[in-house]
Amino acid sequence: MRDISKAVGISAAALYHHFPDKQRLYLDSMAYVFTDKAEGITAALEGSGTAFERLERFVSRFVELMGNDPHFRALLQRELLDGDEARLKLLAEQVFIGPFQAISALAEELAPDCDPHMLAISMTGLVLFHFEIEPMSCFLTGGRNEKSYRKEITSHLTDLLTKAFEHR
Amino acid sequence: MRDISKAVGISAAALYHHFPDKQRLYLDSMAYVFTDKAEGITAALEGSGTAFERLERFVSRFVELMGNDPHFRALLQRELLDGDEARLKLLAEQVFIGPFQAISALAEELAPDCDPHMLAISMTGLVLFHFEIEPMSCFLTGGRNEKSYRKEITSHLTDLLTKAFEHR
DNA sequence: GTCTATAGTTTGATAGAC
DNA sequence: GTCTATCAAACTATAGAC
Repeated sequence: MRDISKAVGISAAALYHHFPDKQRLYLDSMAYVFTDKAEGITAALEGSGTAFERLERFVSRFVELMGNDPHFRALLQRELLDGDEARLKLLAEQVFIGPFQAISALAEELAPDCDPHMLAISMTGLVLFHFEIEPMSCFLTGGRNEKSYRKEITSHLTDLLTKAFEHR
Repeated sequence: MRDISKAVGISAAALYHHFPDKQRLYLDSMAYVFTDKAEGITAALEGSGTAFERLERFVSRFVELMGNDPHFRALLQRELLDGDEARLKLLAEQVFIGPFQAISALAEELAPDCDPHMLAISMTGLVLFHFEIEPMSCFLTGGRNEKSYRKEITSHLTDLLTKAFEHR
């Protein structure tokens, strides 16, 4: 609370005029930060083009979102790890239900013989984990750390998923 | 520290006779918990059988490990999120470098045209994320929560990855 | 090796003046 | 609405007796 008060330029006590307690401030801030965050993802999925084109657009835009907004990504990771039911519910309904339904719909198009929810989770995890593991990856891959990392992730995942679906 | 002291049945002060500070206790505990944790994974990858059989065995055993040891999984998630360089290095060298090399080797066998490190991260993330998202999944998929969830994950991922590799 | 007691911080939250 | 001052609790860590 003291850190926040410094960041916004008022005293810690004054924060309690605007929010009843820390929990409420945290929840309201989350809701604010996450608002419209996933809009671009849903748009990428629901636009025109073949299923494979939409898949490629989804991967590309999702990688971009995660790469451009490390706070969003870290906050998501923290909620998945520590979030209580209220916070997870908020996050799901405020941010993820829209894109998740859209991904599931695409998944069903690409692989009708597959559980679409399960496949949607797989597709999401594929993108997210490449960012989650980034701080450790230098100790695993031997220290290489290219400039064009995001584009490599995008093309790798697009290739992998395309290959997984093209013979169905 | 007080919680730990209660759990092991000595006073908080006595802990400082065995460990110089909290950081060291945490680091040593991590090293202890993670020791041999990934042994089964490496064994599954390096055993006999075709590449596809080893892939299936890897997925199955990794899903089992994550499902049977929620503490291991949560600790891994926390380190990826909050771990400083020392802790991430320990985790990488103590736990992950072995299995990661083995997964990379299998990846190269399955898809020689692919960056094996990148593919190894994808394969790992596919398994892990299904567990990471579990506390939120009831708000996304509509509340279903089957008993045989682990087997479904395993067969789904095996199918997905097999399809991705079988036409190369 | 373990204890009690406590130092020195930091935390979330409140009281009351302006 | 914002401030200063402060409380009560919890924290990591240490001192010193046994």
